[in-house]
Amino acid sequence: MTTDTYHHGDLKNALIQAGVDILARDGIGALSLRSVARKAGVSHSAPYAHFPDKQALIAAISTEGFHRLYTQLEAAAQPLASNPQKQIVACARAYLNFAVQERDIFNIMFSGVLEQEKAYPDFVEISKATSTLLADIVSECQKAGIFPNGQTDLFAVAIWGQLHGIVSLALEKQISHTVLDQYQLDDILLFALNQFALVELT
Amino acid sequence: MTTDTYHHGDLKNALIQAGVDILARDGIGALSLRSVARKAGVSHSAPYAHFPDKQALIAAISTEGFHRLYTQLEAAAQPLASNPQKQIVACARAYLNFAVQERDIFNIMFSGVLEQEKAYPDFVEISKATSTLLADIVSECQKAGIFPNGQTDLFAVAIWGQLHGIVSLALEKQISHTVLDQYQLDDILLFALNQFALVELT
DNA sequence: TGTACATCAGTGAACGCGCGTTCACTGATGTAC
DNA sequence: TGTACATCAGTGAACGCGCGTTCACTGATGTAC
Repeated sequence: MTTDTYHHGDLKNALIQAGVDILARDGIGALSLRSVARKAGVSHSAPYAHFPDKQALIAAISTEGFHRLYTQLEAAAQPLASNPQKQIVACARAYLNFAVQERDIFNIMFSGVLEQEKAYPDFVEISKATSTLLADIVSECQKAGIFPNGQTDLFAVAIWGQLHGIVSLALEKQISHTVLDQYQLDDILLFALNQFALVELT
Repeated sequence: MTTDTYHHGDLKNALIQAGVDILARDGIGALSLRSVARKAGVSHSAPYAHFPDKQALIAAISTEGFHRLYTQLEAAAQPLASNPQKQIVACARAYLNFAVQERDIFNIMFSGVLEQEKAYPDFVEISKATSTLLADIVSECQKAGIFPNGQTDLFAVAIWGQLHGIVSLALEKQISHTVLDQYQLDDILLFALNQFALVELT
């Protein structure tokens, strides 16, 4: 991945990767253009050849985060293509896992750190694709009679919101110990999704 | 509120208030011990008489945020004490309003800016009280036959999660325009809560 | 009522730091002939 | 195949900035006698 040459070859991606690593290891507070350059082993001004400013780097890292989330959701759903009931459960778990394991990427994606999101088409595209992926599965669930029919858009937003809300509250340690002592996060998630479902999800 | 005296009188609260104002006007990025002192009209080292470090100030501002949220939820619920069905709707709207109107306080309360929350008993207390307030109303709704009975804790977390998730996605502009062109946030919220309800909420 | 003094809540200079960004530069690469 | 040169992707010094925090200090307050 690193070469000995003066020209790096793929510095742009290396910087994004470095940003992801910094988030994972040291958290959002440690993310700066300089720290990312340091981690990638280049001078602190090298990133400017690839990103006009810090927001652009954050946009690229968020975009990468959405790509990962998308990939993991897809990987969870694809083997179960004929069974939307299992897909929705698998995706919910994948979403939860991603948030727990890539906490700070998840935060950067969903906590308003990126200020002018519309200015970054790649970000908009993949974040839309992610919500579409979830919406499509919700729609399949409706067709299969797992969820009630009608108002698909509203249903998709409600279910994504449910998923996102429980995950967010969990990351923020807002779920009380009296609940967490009795149930796994996974149980809570399933319980919540089951409120929408006409049949029992497992 | 401000006095001409050397001794301020109530600088601690004035600093918290200043922090709230800065969040409202200039956002999270502008919040620093120095900016807060500036806004309160004292020297930049004055805050250290009241807060040991920056995290303590953030804790105090978050705590104040929770007090406001709590107060607004209570104000929404109290006039409807005999009608939990209306209470839950009123609280959901109050929660949404608070988030929209005090965006950056809401973010600071729920976006992991405060690092060692357990170290701040006041914060823990009011954030618990807030979730308890919601949980109690959910429980009343169950007793009144608005929501199905049983597993009250899970129900409360699921409903809070639903509420929080939709609000968070909305703040992060993650709800697609195709949905937002057709529905108000309020509609989406009601639709989502109605998935839990045995009777129609309005 | 007056005075001495401890205590408290401020001030402002100073520290070191990491940051984002700019700029003149230079080494490597690749293409035209 | 060899050479000249444009282009590209880096370097490193420098800038100004705001920040958190410390410290010796000082002005105001209140209490004991």
